[in-house]
Amino acid sequence: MTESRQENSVVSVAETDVPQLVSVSQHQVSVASGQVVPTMAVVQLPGGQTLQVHSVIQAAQPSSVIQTPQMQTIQVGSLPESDTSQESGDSTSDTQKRRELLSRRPSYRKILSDLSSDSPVVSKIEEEKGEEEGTTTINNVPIPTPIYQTTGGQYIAIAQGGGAIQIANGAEHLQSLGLTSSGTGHGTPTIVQYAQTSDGQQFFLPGSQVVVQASGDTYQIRTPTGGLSQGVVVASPVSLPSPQGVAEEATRKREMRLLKNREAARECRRKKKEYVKCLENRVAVLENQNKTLIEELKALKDLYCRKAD
DNA sequence: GTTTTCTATCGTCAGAGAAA
DNA sequence: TTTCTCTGACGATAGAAAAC
Repeated sequence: MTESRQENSVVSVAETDVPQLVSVSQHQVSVASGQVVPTMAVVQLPGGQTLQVHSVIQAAQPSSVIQTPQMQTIQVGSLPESDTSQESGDSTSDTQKRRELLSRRPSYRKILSDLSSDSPVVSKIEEEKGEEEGTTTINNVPIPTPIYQTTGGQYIAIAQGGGAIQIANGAEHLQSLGLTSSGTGHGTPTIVQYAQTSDGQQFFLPGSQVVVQASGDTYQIRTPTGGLSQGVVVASPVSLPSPQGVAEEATRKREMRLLKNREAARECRRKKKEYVKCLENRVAVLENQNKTLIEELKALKDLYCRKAD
């Protein structure tokens, strides 16, 4: 019998002629008067299998009342949603599915989207996230200082206000130079041009027309002369390698991660609450149906017994 | 009124799984 | 493979309820 291709097969009472009808053997039905017993009925399936019915959790037609006095029927059906009933077929695919379900944690987001087709929940979440991240980005991320690297391994940082140039060798910050030339630093340069000279290095800052010349330990800032255009190369901006910068970056990343995780945890808890509420509602509904069906079954049993006498 | 217990909520971490 | 997301677990904290 192909009772169910899903794991969540249920047994329900039906009065209509449906393909999968099996009979309840009368003498095996055990319903104590006035109380629910663990095993309501044992159902003989056409394939020779028996099915213990502990509870009826969904009726094919909840409002239907069986009125035929002769033989009652039980329909083996399946729910569209996941359930924990074990009355499933024993195919290998089912076993695999069950194993998957056991090994994987449930995603409340997925479960809820399955339970309710109300997609606005997720979209609302994403909207909220987007809003929050947007504000966070605006508030927390600083405008980066342009950093340039020379072929000599030195780094040059141009301060945003245009007030200073910082020169560093490798990871160590060496010197901060104030710019005395007029109008320097406005309009952040994205490309630095420099020319290598015999006594040091000269760097052209295109926007400000300033040259930094390194000669030994001394640096000078002056306006460029025409003859230095030979051997001009282009250096691309690089990230700040100083330990301070690395630490700051790490801290910033950690804060971002914590913020995101905080939000995720909040969202997860909200989803979990919603999920539990949803389950509680289902329990209430199914308990009602169960009660009704138990009463129906009891009435039918009485009817059947009376007929047999 | 004070102390203790209970409950709910939050932030963080760790780990699994998904996505890039 | 790396990065991101989700969720269980844990501890901290605050407020309510119960016990004294």
